[in-house]
Amino acid sequence: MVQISNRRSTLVEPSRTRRKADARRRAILKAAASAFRKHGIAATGMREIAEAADLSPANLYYYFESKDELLYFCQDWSLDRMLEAARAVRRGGERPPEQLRQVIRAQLHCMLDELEGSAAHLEVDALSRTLRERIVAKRDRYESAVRRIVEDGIRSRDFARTDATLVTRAILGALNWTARWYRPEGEKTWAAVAATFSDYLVRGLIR
Amino acid sequence: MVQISNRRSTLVEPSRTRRKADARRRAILKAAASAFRKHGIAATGMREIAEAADLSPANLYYYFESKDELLYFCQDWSLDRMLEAARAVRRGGERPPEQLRQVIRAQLHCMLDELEGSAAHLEVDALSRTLRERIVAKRDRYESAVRRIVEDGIRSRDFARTDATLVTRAILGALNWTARWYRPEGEKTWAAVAATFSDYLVRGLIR
Amino acid sequence: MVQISNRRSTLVEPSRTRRKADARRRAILKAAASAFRKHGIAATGMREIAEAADLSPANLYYYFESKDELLYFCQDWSLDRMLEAARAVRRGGERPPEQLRQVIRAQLHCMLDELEGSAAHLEVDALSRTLRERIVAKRDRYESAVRRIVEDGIRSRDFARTDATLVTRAILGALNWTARWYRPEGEKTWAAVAATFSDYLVRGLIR
Amino acid sequence: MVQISNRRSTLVEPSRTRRKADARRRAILKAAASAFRKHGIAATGMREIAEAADLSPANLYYYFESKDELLYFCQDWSLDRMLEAARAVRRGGERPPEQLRQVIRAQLHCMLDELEGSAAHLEVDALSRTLRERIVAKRDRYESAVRRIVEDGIRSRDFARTDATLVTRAILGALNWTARWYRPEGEKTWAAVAATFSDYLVRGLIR
DNA sequence: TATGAATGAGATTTCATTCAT
DNA sequence: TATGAATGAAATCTCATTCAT
Repeated sequence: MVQISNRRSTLVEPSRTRRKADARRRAILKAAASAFRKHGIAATGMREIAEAADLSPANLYYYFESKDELLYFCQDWSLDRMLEAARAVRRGGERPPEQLRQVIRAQLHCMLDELEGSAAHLEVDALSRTLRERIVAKRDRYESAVRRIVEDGIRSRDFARTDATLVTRAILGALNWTARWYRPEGEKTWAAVAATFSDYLVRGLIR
Repeated sequence: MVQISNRRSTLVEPSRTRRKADARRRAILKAAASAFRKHGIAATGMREIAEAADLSPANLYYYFESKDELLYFCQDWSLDRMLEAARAVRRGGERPPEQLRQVIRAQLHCMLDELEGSAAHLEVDALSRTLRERIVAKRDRYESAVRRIVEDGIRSRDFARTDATLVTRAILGALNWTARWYRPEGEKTWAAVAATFSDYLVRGLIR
Repeated sequence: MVQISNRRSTLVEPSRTRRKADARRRAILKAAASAFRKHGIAATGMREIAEAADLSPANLYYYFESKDELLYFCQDWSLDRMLEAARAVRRGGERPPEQLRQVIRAQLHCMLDELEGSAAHLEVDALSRTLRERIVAKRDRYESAVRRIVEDGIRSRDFARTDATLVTRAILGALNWTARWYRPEGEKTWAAVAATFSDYLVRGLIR
Repeated sequence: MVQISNRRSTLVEPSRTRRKADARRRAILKAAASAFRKHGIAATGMREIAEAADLSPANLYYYFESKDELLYFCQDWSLDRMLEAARAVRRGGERPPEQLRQVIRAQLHCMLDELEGSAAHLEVDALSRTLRERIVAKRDRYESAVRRIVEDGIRSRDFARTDATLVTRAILGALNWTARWYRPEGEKTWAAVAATFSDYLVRGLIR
């Protein structure tokens, strides 16, 4: 990962203050996520984010150099979590169907539980060119990771022959779209969604 | 349903001029759709839309009273098409699996072919409260139509027992998400996408 | 000269509207110049410039894409005039002392009379990197033009031997600095300044 | 002359701590000067000054009550030095041409050597009304001191008859402008500049 | 139908400055 | 003396929209 700014990068080893500030940044993120859910990420202003995080707008800039950096941090962080989950699943060594089930569950856990339904990691459009490219690259890595499970399954004859790329996108679409309708305070728990989704989306591949 | 404006509403019966203007409106829509695809709907300004449609910004306001109305028209129009397709499918009287296949194909046709990949009909956030509610209501009607096919299938024992609501949302998520990655000039035709998707998404339901 | 923006560049041949807008731009410039004189260029906000030009701040952006472009246009324009004057002088074919006298007069005419004492063309600091480089390059061309007269004079033995670079800078310093103290409504006319300056600054070089 | 603040003025007689703090203030000044040289004084923020002086922004306020006071201190200090030099020269009792040569050299020494090329003492615009007036008054005293030498020279027939006010401003313009182009790390020493300038600028007056 | 010019409201961001420690 | 965190005010700029023609 490349450095974004001199002042505040995840690369330099964390001093006492850095750690404190980073914890604060994470907290701001959560607040931001809930603001995003209300009007969509593009329509959410820095004022609203600041308010959600209980800061003055100016103070928000103490923690993030720009709206761009805030959004980037948001999306980067959740993609990291998802990638890590995908890697863990693959290391687990289960058969492809089970792996796929686990990845689906993991992504929904991250999206619906940890970030409480924020779609932040999907709204690539709101980012500036440079940062967008970086996020898109990471997102592609994640897509590849999922696609590889599908391909493995086809090769191992657990899954029927099909266009792995398209099916992977169908799966990710179903998952990503949850951010649009899922409400943490609603009646379905994230676990219920995960159960039904992993079931349904894997079934469609089984021979 | 209430009229939006005196001068210009899709609800008053069409005079000659109306029809002509409406054709123009449709054309502007297509142009707008391609602009939306570039930066996402929320980040696309009236100026860009005007430019894409080869009009001056001021002139755009001759055809649409506001950005809101334009967006509304856009989303309303494609939802209408999709609803109509769903009704036609149901009238066809096929068994649920085939009905579902047809609906999936129809929606992708509408989204990827007719509107050339514009996601306009999904971005409810960009609309003002009143119009949003109307679109959401229509969208819900469409979701219900699809869900009813799933429920029919479960009842008729073509489909396995499952949470019809969640599965319907998985399906619609997969379909809607295509707007995010599909490029008309890319290598996959919309028909190829439709074939793989309808196959995969129906398979997951079959007993 | 390279294009700054698509919308509004001096490169495209002038249509009717272009010409009108460009006249307006020139007028705004004059207004801006008088605003600059009050607090210095860096401390003059777009609001103040707009007010001086009797426009709303937003409307100012119809004519100039940014403060940067306005400043650039300002400085570029007066440098162009000065360069042209310098070229004309050299074409005149007089002896170096007379050439120098004429260039001094011309620059003061441009600065004190045409722009009414605005120092805009000197405040390179306020520009963004790219535009600054362009202006600095042009300014250097002007400095070279003046220096060449000094060098010619030394070679032709009209002027005493000396460090031509430093003397040129002394001359330009004296001239540029006038923007700091000259007031059009004051008692000295620009012509009086020009007479004394060209006399004094040329005398110092004569053998 | 009025006090600026109770806590911290250059006018109260120096206690031990005062002296120490003043040394520190002088050191900060030097650092600030080098920061000013980069973007011009108006574009240099307190953060940059603090950084240049290796202090935290907050700590900078321990030494200077405000940006205004810092700027004032800066300009006041160098004007004091220049005024003192001018007085010393006059006390020297040399003939006007030599006096003028010495004053020119002294000002360049102060500007280019002691303050390393900072233009701080010229940027009157950046000051608040009250402080500006004070500095302007002092600057006028300096201008008068120089002008008196010119006038003396005219009276003593060392210099040709001319508009002493304008010539003085030409001289000061040439000198002040050096701050704009002189780089301490460049190839010309301040002494070389002083030699050529004093030579050239005095020659122009000699009968 | 068409458009150049204009604008109010609001968005992001900066900056001098302060406060608690 | 020193500083991390905080802030109000203002600056630049954008944008949907309107008006006169």
